[in-house]
Amino acid sequence: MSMQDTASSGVALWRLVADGIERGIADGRFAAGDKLPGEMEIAETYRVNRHTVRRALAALAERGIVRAERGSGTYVEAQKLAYPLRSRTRFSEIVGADGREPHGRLIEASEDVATRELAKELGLKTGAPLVRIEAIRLADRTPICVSTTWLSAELFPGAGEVFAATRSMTKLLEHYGVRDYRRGATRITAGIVDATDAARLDLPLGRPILVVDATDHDLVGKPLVTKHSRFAAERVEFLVEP
Amino acid sequence: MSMQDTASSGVALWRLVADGIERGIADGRFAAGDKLPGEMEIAETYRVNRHTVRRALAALAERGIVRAERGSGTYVEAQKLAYPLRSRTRFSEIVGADGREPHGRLIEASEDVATRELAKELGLKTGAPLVRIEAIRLADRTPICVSTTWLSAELFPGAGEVFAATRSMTKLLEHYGVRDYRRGATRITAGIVDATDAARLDLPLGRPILVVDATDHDLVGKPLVTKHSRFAAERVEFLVEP
DNA sequence: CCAAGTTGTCTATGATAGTAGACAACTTCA
DNA sequence: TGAAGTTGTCTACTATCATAGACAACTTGG
Repeated sequence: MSMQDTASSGVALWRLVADGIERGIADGRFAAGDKLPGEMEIAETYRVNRHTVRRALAALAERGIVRAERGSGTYVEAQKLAYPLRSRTRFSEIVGADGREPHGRLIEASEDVATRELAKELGLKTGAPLVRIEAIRLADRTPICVSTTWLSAELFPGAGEVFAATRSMTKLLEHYGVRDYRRGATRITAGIVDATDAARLDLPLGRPILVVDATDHDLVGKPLVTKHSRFAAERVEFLVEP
Repeated sequence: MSMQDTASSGVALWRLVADGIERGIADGRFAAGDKLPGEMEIAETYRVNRHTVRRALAALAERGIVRAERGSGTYVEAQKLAYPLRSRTRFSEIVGADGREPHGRLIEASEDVATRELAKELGLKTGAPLVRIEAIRLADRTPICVSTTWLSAELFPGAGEVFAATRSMTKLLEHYGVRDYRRGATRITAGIVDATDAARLDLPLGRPILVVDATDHDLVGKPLVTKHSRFAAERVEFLVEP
């Protein structure tokens, strides 16, 4: 590999090495606690200077994914959160099942009006008043995802304040008398984090994110809320059950 | 935005701009055929030099996502493939439903032995003989995903040759008398494409990919094949039905 | 036709990425 | 204890990234 080989992809060489190692950890090629190959060996496999490898490892170390021990080697630290995509999915339950402490925090709540697409998802008319809630969810102290949630301002007046107090979408819906709800059709794609989300997720720029668009319905199929969520890809894996 | 602000994320500034525009297209902020804002305006919104914006647009143009018209503006070209993740999912049907021509191609077939994890997925013993099939799937002439597929070499002798001839996993299984099958538990995550897959998917280095691990079962639940697929995130979106 | 607004091309300059080599500091193991 | 192998630090050089300004070529709408 070399700067010419990248064909000017716009990613630094050390980033490619770091991503390669990280994927090796995600794949299970390197398990938690394992010792990585030496810097020289990594440099040879990626056909890259040792200093470039060091830069890659430094970036991974800063994110807590590996840990370097002088004279000995560099060791793997990390683990992903398993996130089942069932129709009845609650963030707090998933995180709790992983033995971690779930948290939610309101970033911002504001009034908004429905675009044509939002209106269609929520079964409202274009231009209908909405509440827009920007929130972040964490496991222990690690940010997992940021979500933009839209609800009808007529059905859920003051939803922003309620969310700020309860810090939970489930409790917010309970407050309005919704006892149970189900996830509807869900779109999943991947992208690169933007500057705003990078800061909120405590993620370096350029990292991959999983983008999930979903609408929750009550038990008779009436749309309640529609969400646009961005997950730090390196901290989570989705499980789709058949 | 500036080179200092990126905090050395390892991605070039023009890449961040290109990714931002691309995400705007994916989100529907810019629809197919729309005119993008002028280079000067984009430069202002990203707080970046116009030359940097030009570089970003040039990269998008080379990938066929936008088209620049001198004196007039820059216009959007692209569309994503909607990929439903139902338990009975066939690539050719999905692509056909999108009005495009599905293709498959064998990259490589080889003998392999089951690691502990592969053995567990396939209900075999560690070290059992496997056939490993590396294949690529395309819609029209656009590569959509590369998959590594493992099957028991005892249950499916010569599977590599059969796949090379039929170019379809469904037809391969039919050849061995499997009339129907279902997708089992599926893990989805995101990452950055590596050099090998980048070449196969005709993607620039550093682009995001959707990584899908799944095992297909016959109708009584016996594991048939297990797959590790990498999708070009910019060309596909997964739909999970409730 | 003209003015305003667009993309295309050129030159120039400072900051950063990547390569290269040498050596120090430390750990492991025989 | 000593040799081999590891990570840490320093200097130096080249290519690329990003910015900056100026102007050409072209399209659109009045």
